[in-house]
Amino acid sequence: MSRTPAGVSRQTVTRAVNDMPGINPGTRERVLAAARELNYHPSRFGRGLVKPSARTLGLVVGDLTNPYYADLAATVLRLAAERGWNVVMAEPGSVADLVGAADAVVGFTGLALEPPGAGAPNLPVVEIDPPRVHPGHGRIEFERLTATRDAVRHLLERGTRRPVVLDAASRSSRGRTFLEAFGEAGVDAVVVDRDTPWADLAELSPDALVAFNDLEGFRLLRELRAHGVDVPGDVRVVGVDGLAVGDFVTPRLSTLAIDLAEVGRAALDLVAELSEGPGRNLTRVVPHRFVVRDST
Amino acid sequence: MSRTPAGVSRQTVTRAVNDMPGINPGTRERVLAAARELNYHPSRFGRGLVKPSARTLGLVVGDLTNPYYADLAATVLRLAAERGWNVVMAEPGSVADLVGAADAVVGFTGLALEPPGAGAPNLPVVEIDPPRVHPGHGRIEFERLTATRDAVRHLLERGTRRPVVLDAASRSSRGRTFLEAFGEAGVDAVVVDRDTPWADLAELSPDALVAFNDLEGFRLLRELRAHGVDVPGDVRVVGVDGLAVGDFVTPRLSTLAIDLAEVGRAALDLVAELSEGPGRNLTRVVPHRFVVRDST
DNA sequence: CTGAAAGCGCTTACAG
DNA sequence: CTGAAAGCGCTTACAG
Repeated sequence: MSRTPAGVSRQTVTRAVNDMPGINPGTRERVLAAARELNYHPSRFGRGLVKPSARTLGLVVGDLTNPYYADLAATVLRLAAERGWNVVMAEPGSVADLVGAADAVVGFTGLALEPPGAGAPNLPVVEIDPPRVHPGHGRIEFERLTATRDAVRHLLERGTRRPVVLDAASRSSRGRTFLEAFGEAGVDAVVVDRDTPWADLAELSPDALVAFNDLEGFRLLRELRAHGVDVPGDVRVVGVDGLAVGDFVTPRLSTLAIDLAEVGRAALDLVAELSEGPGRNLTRVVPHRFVVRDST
Repeated sequence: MSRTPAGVSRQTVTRAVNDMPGINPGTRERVLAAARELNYHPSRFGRGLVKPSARTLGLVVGDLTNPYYADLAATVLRLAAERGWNVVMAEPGSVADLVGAADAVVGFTGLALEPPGAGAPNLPVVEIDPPRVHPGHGRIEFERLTATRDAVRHLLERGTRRPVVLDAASRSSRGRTFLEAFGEAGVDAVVVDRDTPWADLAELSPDALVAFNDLEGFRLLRELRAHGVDVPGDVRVVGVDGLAVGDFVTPRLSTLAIDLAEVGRAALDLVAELSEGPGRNLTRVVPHRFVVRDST
């Protein structure tokens, strides 16, 4: 008996809306018209409950305005599509909202994940370059030391004696690694805040600047040009991230690059593994490499 | 009677997994342990069916490697988060997969949307700069002519006489608009393929190049520099899109810019309106503006 | 603190 | 061609 507003049964509505065979064309039209009229849209949840549907991957990255995150997202999107996954995106601040919408989570969840949700059996989570270990989560770790040593050696060979490392106030792993590598080489690097303007940097009379990332490196390049400082003649500049756009600026920015396609691939592999059940080897290591361009 | 593997009822599992009160701590632990053991994760669909949950916006953009799409995505992500929406992303090719995962769709759905799904009462759809009109869909239209005229006037004032427009093989709206504007000014522009290398362009001895977009503009800038051609002295170059990075290249790229934040806002407004029911005014117009930098 | 019942909105057989 | 029944996996009252 139970009738829909169109005066037909639920099954018939299903047939009309899903364009299935075995329905009178007239009936279909009538149902569709009523649906349009009532602004009816079938519920994803009702449908998902009874039809097999694509799994959804939650992707957590910072501001997409930064090509570093955008490039990673592009890779993950592509890999996910290949494997038949949908991708929901969120910034680290909104991870919570995302949990209800995804079957697994990947990305720079960073500090956003504490506390680990009362230990509830949450989704599979793969963290990229995370500040601490969360048991049960997959991890993509960055191996920075080797490439950083390459960069430091390169800088010293070019005559660097007074390097300045620009770092986040909270001291990032990348900053610490540079200090370590300079230290090994017997050079004391000065650390200053990541967004220190050249006007203030100049007082340290540095002959090399390690930017917090490539974007900050571009900023420095621009400021140095504005002040008539020659790069790399007077000051060498190295960035971190390996953005493709670094090839378009002048001078082209030397940088500690990471292969984001490899990061994405490793992350999705771990997701797959975690989806099977608690895995054994939950961490993958991806190395940086030092790319020499024109700014050093 | 119906028992779960943990030996308790479904309700008790719900209480444990959702960290709800009114459950014996021992029971909770036992349930969580079993859940972990069995790699159990609650179904999004079952839950979504009975709990109010965030709506999900489908966002369709091209390769995020292109900052144009990345910047739009960044804006949409932010606006969506403010309004409590989740965002699933897909490239135009994968729109179909996305439809089952979203409550509304926004973006460059372009040609991917034909045929319009057998007229089924699909989700609300808002198309950005779409090649044709789909009845019932919202549209964000770009108004290019005014800014294009500004650009053309500017180029002519700087002495341009032999402009070349680089366009997609399928002739884009942007390309046609430039031809129209040059035509109005009594100048015949030559059209060539968007990725024509400078080696071939040189044979036309152009004194201005209209790149297909900013990224292609960067490419041209680089090629011109490699060939020792002075920009803007010998050849002027204008891009399309208004990417922020255009400010970092040398020379800084003049461009036909669009305010992507405004595009995003208009799109989400239309989604909201369509979600209420069939709206009246389904189109919003966003103008380009010509940004003069150093390459012209 | 724990469980039996009802229902969320769909689709998939199965009758007619 | 159309509809009545069953069930997908959850949560929300309601009993005990």
